Amino acid sequence: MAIYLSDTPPKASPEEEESADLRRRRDPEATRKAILDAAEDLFTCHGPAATSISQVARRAEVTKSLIHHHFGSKEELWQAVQDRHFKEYFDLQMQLLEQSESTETLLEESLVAYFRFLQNDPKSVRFMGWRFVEEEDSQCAADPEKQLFEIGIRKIQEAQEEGRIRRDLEPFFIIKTLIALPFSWFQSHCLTLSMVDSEIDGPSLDERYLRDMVKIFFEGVRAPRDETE
Amino acid sequence: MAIYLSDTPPKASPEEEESADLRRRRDPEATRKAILDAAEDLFTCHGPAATSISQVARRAEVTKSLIHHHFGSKEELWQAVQDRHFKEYFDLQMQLLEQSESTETLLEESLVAYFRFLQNDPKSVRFMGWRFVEEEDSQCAADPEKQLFEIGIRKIQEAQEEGRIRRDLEPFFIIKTLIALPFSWFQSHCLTLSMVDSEIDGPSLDERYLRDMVKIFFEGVRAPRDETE
DNA sequence: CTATTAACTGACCGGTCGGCCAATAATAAT
DNA sequence: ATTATTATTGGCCGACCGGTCAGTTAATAG
Repeated sequence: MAIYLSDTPPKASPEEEESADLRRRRDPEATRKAILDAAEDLFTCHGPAATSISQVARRAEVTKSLIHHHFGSKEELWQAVQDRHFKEYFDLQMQLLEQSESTETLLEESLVAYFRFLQNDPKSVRFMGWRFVEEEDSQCAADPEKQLFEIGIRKIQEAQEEGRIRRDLEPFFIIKTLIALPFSWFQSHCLTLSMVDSEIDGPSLDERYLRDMVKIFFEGVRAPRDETE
Repeated sequence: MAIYLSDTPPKASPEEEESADLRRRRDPEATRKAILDAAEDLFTCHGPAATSISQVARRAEVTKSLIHHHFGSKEELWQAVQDRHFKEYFDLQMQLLEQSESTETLLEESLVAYFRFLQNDPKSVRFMGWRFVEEEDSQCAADPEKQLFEIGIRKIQEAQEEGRIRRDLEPFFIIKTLIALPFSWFQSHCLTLSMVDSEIDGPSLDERYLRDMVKIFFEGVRAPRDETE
């Protein structure tokens, strides 16, 4: 509805102490954000095909036309939602990767860090899930994604030259497996929970998987002590 | 359209030599199959939400009403498609798992076999993909799926008791990682291809990943030779 | 041959979809 | 103060959605 000053006094109800400033009479920035937030929730939950812009409009408390005004088509809105999400995602990952020291335990720390990240941000798992089921010919990696991989590859190469990581593994594949192990776990998390007898609580299950996953990955990737070469 | 014998002669065009027998004037079995085939294609490609039963009807060359007659609602059709697919999937996996001898190299063979299976059946990857993005509260594992896991767990326990596999790993998690490594690869296959410089051809990329993946997984899971316990 | 059942068709329903448009109101520019 | 701009609204459009229904036709049981 959003009747601005027709019937209601300007700062009528005192319960909206903060919205008085934040939700100014017209605030296109805040409007765009409200739309993106609502769209992100609905898109990640039900998928782009099953989400109508009418639903987004209702959730964001704006008009359907306003969404078209700000974002054009539904396709563009979905793209905008993805862009914002992946920007945050890549920025964070880049930051985590760059601030990590190239210590002996770089890989383990990265593996655990990625696990923790997905654990605390299930939305990212769902986002990637929708990306994977996109039309196959429209799937292409973004530039930040490639940069992320390149940095990771470089770090692994250094570690390989210093003899901390087996040299007979291609860095790209090491990263792929490093990502796959935590991601697959959380992608099938609901299925997993419905499969294991619920004699044990959830969080401890995560921890036990993390422990074994690290063992499998790390001892497989680490250069053997008695390396002949 | 499917005008049976109104205008066209019974076995009019001689080019349909096989459909003369298979597509009898009325063949509910064949009709159901045609609908399921068309639906499976469209559902796996575009997802259940973006697929209309009108499209399915067009592709299967039947009437929309006929689909409702045979399957009820769209939801039930999607369920029928999933049931058929997962039945084939689980039957095959069960067969592969049971016929595998409990040799020294059981795990490696299973890992490679699953990789090859997904490589030759991309549809299964997409099917699981849609399953993962389902509404979270409707995700629950089927009985055959649980059975598959139980058999795998038993085999791994035997191998652990015989000392061929590390005892400090939970069998369930070993299976989870065994599945995750090939699956994640093919799930992000398009993204991967768009990321690597196309200096190298596709198939060899798969082979190189397989090689490194086996190394990482196997040498991490295998019991160390100098096991103290 | 007849009656019953079931496969199958075409027309139609209310509802929702994405998107467009003219009108209006708040803001920014002059 | 006047103008230009743009954020915002409600109404409207044709298309398509999933689903129903009455009727027709083929297979089948008696």
